[in-house]
This record gives sequence, C-alpha cells and structure tokens, in this order.
Amino acid sequence: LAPMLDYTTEMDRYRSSIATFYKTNVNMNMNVTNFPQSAKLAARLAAAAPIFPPTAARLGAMATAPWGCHDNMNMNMNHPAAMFWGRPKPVATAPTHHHHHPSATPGHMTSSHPHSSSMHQSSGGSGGGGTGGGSEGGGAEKHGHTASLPVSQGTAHHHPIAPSNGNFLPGYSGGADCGVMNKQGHAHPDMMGLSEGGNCNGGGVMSGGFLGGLGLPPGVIVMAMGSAGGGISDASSAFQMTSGQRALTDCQQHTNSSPCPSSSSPSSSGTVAKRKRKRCGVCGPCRRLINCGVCSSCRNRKTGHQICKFRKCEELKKKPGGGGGVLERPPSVPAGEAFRWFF
DNA sequence: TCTTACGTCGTT
DNA sequence: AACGACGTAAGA
Repeated sequence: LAPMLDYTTEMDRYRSSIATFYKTNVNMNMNVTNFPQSAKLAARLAAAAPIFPPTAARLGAMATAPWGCHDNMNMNMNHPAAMFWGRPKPVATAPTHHHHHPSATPGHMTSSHPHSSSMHQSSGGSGGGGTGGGSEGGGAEKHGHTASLPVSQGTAHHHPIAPSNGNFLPGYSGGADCGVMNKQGHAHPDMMGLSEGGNCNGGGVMSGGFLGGLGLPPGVIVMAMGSAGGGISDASSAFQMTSGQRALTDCQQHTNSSPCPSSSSPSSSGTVAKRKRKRCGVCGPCRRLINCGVCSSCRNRKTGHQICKFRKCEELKKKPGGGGGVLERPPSVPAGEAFRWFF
C-alpha cells in the first residue's frame, strides 16, 4: 500500500509540473500547428495513454514545442521537457507560486511547508537565500520558467539529465544552433530522437519493444525514474500505453532472421515472396519520432516516398541478406531498470 | 481510399 | 555511395 501512496504522490507532482509547463509555455506562442507531426503525436498519445489521459494532449504539445527554435531557444537550457527527464524533482511549485512567498521567512521555510525544499534549492544555487523573490529572478527565471524541475542538483545551470539523457543523438547534438531548423522553423533533426547511446539506455525498460514501434515516443513512456520499485510496479501500465501501437514491435526481434508470422512470413518456404522488411523499432532512428524536415527524404517526400533519413531504421539500411543475422540491437532491456519520463 | 515507407533501379 | 523517382506493400 505504501508504494501505491508514493505513486499517487508522484503522480500529483507530475500533474503539477505538467500544469506548470502548460501554463508557462503553451500559452506563450507554443503552437502545435507549428509542428505538424505533433498533432498526430498528441492524438496518438491521447489515444494510447490510459495512464494519464488528461496529460496526453499536453504531452503532444510538449513534444513539439520544446525544441522549436524560435521562442524557446532560451528555454532549451532549462527545458520544459526536461521535466520528464531524469529524476523528477518532487517540487511541483510553479515559479509564480514562489512569488506568493517573496520573503523566505523562517516560517515559510519550515520543513512541512510544501515549498520549502524548492526554496532551499533555488536559494542554494543563487546564494541569496534570504531574499527568495530576488534570487528567483536571477536564478530560476533566468534559466527558465520551470522551477519545478530538477533545479535541485544545486547547479541549475546544467541539468544533469538533459544533456546526458541521450535524447539527442551524439552525432547530431550540435548544440542549440538552429541551423537545422526545417522550413517551418522547428524540428531540430534530432529532436525527439532518442539516443541509444549514453547511460540512459534510451527508452529504459521499454526501449526495446513496444516503444520502438514508434507509435508512442519511446520515451513518452514512463516515469518513476529513480525509484526503481515504483517503476517496476507500473511496468504493466506502461505496456498498456504502448501495446496498442504498431504491431511492428511485436516482431522486432525477428526483423532479419525469422520474420514475424503476422507481418512478413511468406506463405510457404518455397515461394519466398519478397516482403517488405519492417523497422526494427529499437534503433536510434526508429525511436526518433519526427521527421527532420530538412533531409533529402523529407524534402523529397512527395516523390521520394522515403522515410526521413534520421528515422531510417539501421537494420533496413543494411542489405537484406548481409550481416549474418547478427542482431545488433541491444538485448532485451533489464527488467528492473527504472522508467523515465522523457521524449 | 489515403498515407507511409520499403525495395528497386537509373542517374549523378 | 548517394540521390531521386517510382511501384507498391502495408496499415490507418
């Protein structure tokens, strides 16, 4: 029962965080339509996320906005999306809320005060703990409006998680330059790309199968980072979230060698009808959610009929016969790994 | 019926 | 090898 209670608490925190983000970001020119695919993503999320239905649409919006190069450049360092990365700082306090307690009087700093922890953190980072309001301006606000984020680690400047969580493929993570924006002015090619490198292991537990299908952003999944126990207990739910997605993932382990009966098995071994191979669903490109909009495939979509280069499955890039069938994809992910919220 | 995207082939 | 175009399988 205790874990359940913890879970509920966690969920409340997340909801608050999301609400905060939504208020502070979605309201400020974040337009889903700027990111065509986001709408679809949002729809998918809404349809496929039984866990947090109310947040699905928001997630969809978030999936797009955070990486837009326009009005969010300043936020990138303190990315709203980082909310879903790494350990969730159990601080659901909106920055504006802090202003309700401009003076960090000892009374407010009591341990029982819901905001006490955040106050400690923000003040710790900027030094001026006494003048809560002032320090906020220089600290939290300067680095973004998501004070509810892991501002915790003392240094609010670099989220320990954001850069290292592997959401940006190493090869493409060219920093914050917007040179890779597409015509619409967004879509860093790597946005939404979930690196398989790094410690984060991409999708964590889920990275393997169902995520790969890409119906759901591999990462959209999950949560309970840090608290392995909770994550495990929710594994089934997370599965639910994505199980309804593409069946592709069902066969991911058989991409090359033994085709999935449902999708690509030739009727008989004799008449090996050439079937289209399917995406493995687990490689970096497969786990990428959106088209870059700038590669030749994206630009040439009308006639090229090719998937975005950044999303082209690594397995499919190989020659069908080659490779000896050695699975390059990571083995099934350790079941005990904590889930993560991320995109 | 429409969209997505794999497979193939010709060109650069 | 990369690219572009096309046919078409597969799924929505």
